[in-house]
Amino acid sequence: MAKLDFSPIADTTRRAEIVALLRRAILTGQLEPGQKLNELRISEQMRVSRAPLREAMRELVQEGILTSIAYAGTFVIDVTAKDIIDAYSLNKVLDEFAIELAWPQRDARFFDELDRRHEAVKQATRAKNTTRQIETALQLHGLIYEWADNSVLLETWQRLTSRLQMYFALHQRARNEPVPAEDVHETYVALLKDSDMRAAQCHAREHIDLDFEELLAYARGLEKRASKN
Amino acid sequence: MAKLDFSPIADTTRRAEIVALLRRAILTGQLEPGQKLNELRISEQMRVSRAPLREAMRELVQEGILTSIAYAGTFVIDVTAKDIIDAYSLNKVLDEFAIELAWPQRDARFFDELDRRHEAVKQATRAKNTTRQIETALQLHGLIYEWADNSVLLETWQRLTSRLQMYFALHQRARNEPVPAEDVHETYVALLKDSDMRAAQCHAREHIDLDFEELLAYARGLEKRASKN
DNA sequence: TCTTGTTAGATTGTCGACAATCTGCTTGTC
DNA sequence: GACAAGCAGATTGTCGACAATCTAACAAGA
Repeated sequence: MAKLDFSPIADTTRRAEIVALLRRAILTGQLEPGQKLNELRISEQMRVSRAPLREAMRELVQEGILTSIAYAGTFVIDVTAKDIIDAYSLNKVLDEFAIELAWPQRDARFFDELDRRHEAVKQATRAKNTTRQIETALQLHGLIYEWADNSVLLETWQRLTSRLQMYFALHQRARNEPVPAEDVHETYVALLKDSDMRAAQCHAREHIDLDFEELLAYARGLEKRASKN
Repeated sequence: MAKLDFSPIADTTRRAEIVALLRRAILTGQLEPGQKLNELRISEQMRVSRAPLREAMRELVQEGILTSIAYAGTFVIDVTAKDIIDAYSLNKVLDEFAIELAWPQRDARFFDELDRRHEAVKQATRAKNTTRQIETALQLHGLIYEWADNSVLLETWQRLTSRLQMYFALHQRARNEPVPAEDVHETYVALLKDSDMRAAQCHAREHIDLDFEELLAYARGLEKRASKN
């Protein structure tokens, strides 16, 4: 028997496609925080009935990027400065743990994939495609989680990533400036290739690139605007 | 204005009740791992239509205790030794982080609640109600997460707890022995009341009570049985 | 005997319609 | 004018029926 491993077939249900569409719309900021999702309107736009749409929305509620109130509606989650801080502080802890687990698992395939994803970020940066830049940067970071060989940890990180992607997208949208041209992931990639695990963990803990400081400033801005209302 | 804080009203939709029912059935082991959930049968038993049932199942899939394959069905997740180990190792990391965050927040209300929940565990133990014992023990542990004031962390822990509760329930069912009579949480509670945070974290990291060792032995048993098939 | 095509039954996915609930406006009363 | 009651209109929650898909049993052919 030939040793050829096929990837699983796409589960082509309307529901799955709706989930993907909605998630993308939320994570890129096309659907803004707090915005209400009108079931009838969306189902008509997508040319599907409300049943699969509602099931899709239920999934995204559990995924943490939608929130639902009975008989009132389903809304994109609100983003507060505290949410961003909370997500980031947890992310740091998880990163440290993931590095610890992934460290002995690093192999040739790991380094290849590391370079590949790093390259993807650089390409998106050159193309000034901010959405793609955020996406690829998070995929780069996700590598240590994929190599950590802990399914619960990976799942947890993927949930967290949804939010982080949303936060960054909002941040980018808000300041609508050209994206930083230089590459901020060099150190991270280099440390993961090196032999000093502690150093890699410290880098993750203290200076997760993806300029967190700016994101926080944006978050604080949100707070102020909210307190005025 | 009187300073009286009301608890939120129950969101009485069939969906929410179905979620609660199913979750309970899964977490107590009434629905066994790998078992398929027949929509028509369940909807008839519960006297509801398939729509809210399906939405409920979609939520539980995202919650991680059900898994779904398109056009094939929805199943209770399988439990492997690795799953248990993964969940536990992550739990340790999160516990340490939660203690760190909750530590400065401890106040009179915290200690009261700590004693209250500890008492609930002891009561369930005396009553030899194993299901309730597991439930209360996890609630006791959840206190530090509730006091950590980090919504993402709390959410993450609640997801993890679902699984842990299921694992313990299965474990208890498998060995169907009377439950340990003596109280294993004394040290944990005492350390949380003390002033040495590091000690509390070490206790959490090294010896989370809820006899992990036994659970692991059970998990390994599962592995062996699985490999025979 | 093994493989491949066919078919019937069961189960999941989707649809359109109806019921329950909320919201905002109007109306009437003081 | 202020306030409560009641009435549309819109929106969410639920239902029963139909369509798409899978599974397993069976038949046909090599």
